[in-house]
Amino acid sequence: MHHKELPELKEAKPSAPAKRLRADASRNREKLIGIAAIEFAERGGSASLEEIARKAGVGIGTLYRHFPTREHLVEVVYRREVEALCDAAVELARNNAPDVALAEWMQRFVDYIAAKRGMANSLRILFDTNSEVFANTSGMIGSALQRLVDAAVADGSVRSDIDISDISQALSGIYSAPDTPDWRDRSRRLVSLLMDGLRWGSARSRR
Amino acid sequence: MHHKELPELKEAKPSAPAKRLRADASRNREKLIGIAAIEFAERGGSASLEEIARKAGVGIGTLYRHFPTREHLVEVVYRREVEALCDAAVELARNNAPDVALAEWMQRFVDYIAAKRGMANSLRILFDTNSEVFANTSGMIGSALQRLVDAAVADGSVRSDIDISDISQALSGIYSAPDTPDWRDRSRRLVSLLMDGLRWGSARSRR
DNA sequence: GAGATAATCGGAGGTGCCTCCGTTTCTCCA
DNA sequence: TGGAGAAACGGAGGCACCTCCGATTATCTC
Repeated sequence: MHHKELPELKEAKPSAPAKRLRADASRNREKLIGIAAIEFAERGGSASLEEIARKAGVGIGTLYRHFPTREHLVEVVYRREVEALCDAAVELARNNAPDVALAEWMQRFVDYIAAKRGMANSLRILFDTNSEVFANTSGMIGSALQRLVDAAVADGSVRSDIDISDISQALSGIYSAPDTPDWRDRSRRLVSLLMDGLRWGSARSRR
Repeated sequence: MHHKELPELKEAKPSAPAKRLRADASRNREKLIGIAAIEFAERGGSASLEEIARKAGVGIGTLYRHFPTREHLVEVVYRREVEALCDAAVELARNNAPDVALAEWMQRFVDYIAAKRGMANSLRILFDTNSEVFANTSGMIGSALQRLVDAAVADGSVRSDIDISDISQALSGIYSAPDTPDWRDRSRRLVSLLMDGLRWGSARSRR
């Protein structure tokens, strides 16, 4: 199936909204994104767009005007979730000890990945079409992780001889692991194991 | 979109037909394959299965009974065409000078690839599901090429210091070249250039 | 506040996918 | 040759995709 050309994704500039949406339009748009996030998480890429429109209480035409293709919608949902994940890093850092924040954030990362597994196919098409999106998002995730680790190292609750890229590698291993039923549990255990490793030999640790 | 599990491709063993088809069934099956080959070539992966059934003069139910998914149908068409290509090698070798046979066969290879370009997506899904198909077919193509080259070398119309893998590489370059409008012409020129290179310095060549 | 008007809404409709099952056809055996 | 029964047919029906355009608002101007 030829990839249809996507007609130029807009919405790129966060600060230069090409045009202000009318109040009802922007309300509907948000509603759609919210419902879509839920549906994609539950049903994966086979979520029905008509179902999403129905649950959002708008006509199918409205959905298509806002998001001309399935991939447009996937992209926006994807972006939103990356942002939420990164915002969570700030929030966690503010309210927890650095090592706890790091541990908790990595657990959330697992959940986030879990939600993405269903929509692998749409994400691949999106990637073929517009790989710049991924450069952005993986950058954001990288810096969030960096900040958390730096804080934990500075605080002495995590050993100082580790590198972000090691952690990234471990986390990306989670992403590419096969999709077994116990995938999620296994991933969570792996993250806490990783965290123990990071704490071992830190200034604070008893040994 | 989750890849649906394909329910075990049968038809693998060429010599052990699980069950003889009823006469009408096998007639319809052939008709479907023939029409499908044309439609896939013309419309690529977006060819409509209902259209194929209609043109073949059977109901959509019949198409689905023979080929439970689009990929099943794609696979059979694909296999047929590889076989036709390899049979052509034998035929060409019988009726032409070895170097001419080789040249002509490579040109046909280009045409064959051209036909595949439209259905890239279905082929990828097929590959994910059942990569063994590709091992078979690329093996067949390899040996066809090998025989043609051997004959031409033995005959002295082509230089003897070349390797199949060099030629394969050049041909696979054709496959992965971008899909521009003049793709086909360019590929044909490339093949004839390659052929000149092969002839240069052969025993026969005036050098 | 009322009207103009441009932006937005929403669903009917045409097409394709796929399943299910009553009907038709072939094949085999007596 | 003439059924009986298995095998195959084929299309109706349910759902989803996507487009198109008349009806419906939100917003702006006076």
